[in-house]
Amino acid sequence: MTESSDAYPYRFERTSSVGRLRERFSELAAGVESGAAASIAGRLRTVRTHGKLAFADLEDASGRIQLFAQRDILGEEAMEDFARLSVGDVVGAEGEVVTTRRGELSLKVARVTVLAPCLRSMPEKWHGMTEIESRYRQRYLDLLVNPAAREVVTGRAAANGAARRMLEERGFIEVETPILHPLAGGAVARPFKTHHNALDMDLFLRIAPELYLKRLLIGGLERVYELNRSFRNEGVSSRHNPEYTMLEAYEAYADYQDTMSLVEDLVRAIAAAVTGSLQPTRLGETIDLEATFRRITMFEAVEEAAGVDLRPAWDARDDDRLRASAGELGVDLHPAWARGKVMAEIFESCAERTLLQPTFVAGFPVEVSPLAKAHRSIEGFTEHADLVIAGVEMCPCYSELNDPAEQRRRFEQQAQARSQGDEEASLPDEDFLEALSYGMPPAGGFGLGVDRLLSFLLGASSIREVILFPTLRPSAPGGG
RNA sequence: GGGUCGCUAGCUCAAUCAGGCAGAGCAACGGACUCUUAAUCCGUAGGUUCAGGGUUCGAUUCCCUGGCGACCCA
Repeated sequence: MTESSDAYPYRFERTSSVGRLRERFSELAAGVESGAAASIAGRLRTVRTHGKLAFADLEDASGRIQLFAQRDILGEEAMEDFARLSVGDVVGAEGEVVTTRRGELSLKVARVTVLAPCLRSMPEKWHGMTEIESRYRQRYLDLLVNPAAREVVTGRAAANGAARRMLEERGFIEVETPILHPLAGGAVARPFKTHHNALDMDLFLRIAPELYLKRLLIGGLERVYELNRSFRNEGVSSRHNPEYTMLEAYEAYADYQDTMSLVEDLVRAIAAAVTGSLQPTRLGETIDLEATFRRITMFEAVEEAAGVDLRPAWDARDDDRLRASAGELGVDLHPAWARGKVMAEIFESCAERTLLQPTFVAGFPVEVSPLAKAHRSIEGFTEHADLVIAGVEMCPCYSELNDPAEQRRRFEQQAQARSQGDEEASLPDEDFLEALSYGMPPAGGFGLGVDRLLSFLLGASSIREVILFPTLRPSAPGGG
């Protein structure tokens, strides 16, 4: 056996976790030797040598407990070994559960084994690690020293669990669809491009799983969802990360009204699971997730926020007036944009951020929703509503477009927008059109931005706070 | 893409305004200590002040360029 294998043992037999010890011995009076043997393992967070005594705090996933070493018991050599332990070392400790004279529950150690030494200094013990950049680059240290970082992990797990439970209860089944797409569709966004060598073909990282999930509806699966990672090759901001988690679900024989109701229930279930509160305070206002979510139109939202009624200009098809209004509101427009795109842009830049209470904003123009069904009664609009909470777009809900001829026209419209310089516009997907032509049941669908919802629920200032390893540039040239 | 701010020891921060020996606490290392728990006490060591250039007798400090990040705006 080499020395290095001694320094890094293969396993350690634990008889208990710290949490279980604390539970079991919570009633132990001060200065008691319980007679109970235990063996625990974890990371040393502090070491206090005290001559012929020494103390250390060992932390595992369930909590922290003091180790207590006495030279009389350990002998001189083992005592020296104990005193040489470093803060940060991962150790296994065997001994007797006792309380100190001060009443601190401790493990009086008979033997301590270093399982993995900590070769560097741990972050400072009470200021912790505050620099945001370091926290993202060395998330493992952030997790060790900042309890809030761990809440993000448990919060996300709780959110995923709650979402899965509710959807399973309602008959949805979880599926997995390709991440490598020959054509990036299902959303309006720029994709990442990659290349398959053996097939010698370009592929794109998905911008949304939508078109594959719809193929499953065609295939007879009536309720499907995918808790998916999608990728968008766009700028980063407090609301955008290049890879992000979306929960996309489709329900056959339903429309977007049904979907909105489902999303409402889902948001409540997730909030309850993550923080337990349905009335968090954000941006100085109590956000009420319990009350029925408001449902308004884009026109109403803009009128409320900016005091401008765009309906007359819209109804008169007076694009000059619409654009003039945009100009007055300080909205920058691309000259090639269609009137629907102009309209959506005005909403996004003027009204969206003012909607703090949960609100479904309906009335998306047909030009910006190429995958949603035309509105059943209002021309030029689609059955597409966005859930906005705390001023952030959380979840689009659609009545899904299932008419292949109409879908082809929408793709053509997109192609035209693209040729006029809109790089985000989607490309026609012939394979998807063929699938649609076999008949897709009417369906409602949604795509919940899980990271954004978590940011909101946890009160995070940035989406990067809830993504464990957010995308960052390498810290040094040639590094990373 | 634009604006503002930040980057100093492993970590948390001073020193920068108004140029004059780069410092403290914690961590590390050596020592003392039989009930500590932010242990305490004595001592030691620790620096490419993000990088490069400029101004200056002298630059962490002023100027320029670049890197990385944060916030706001688009």
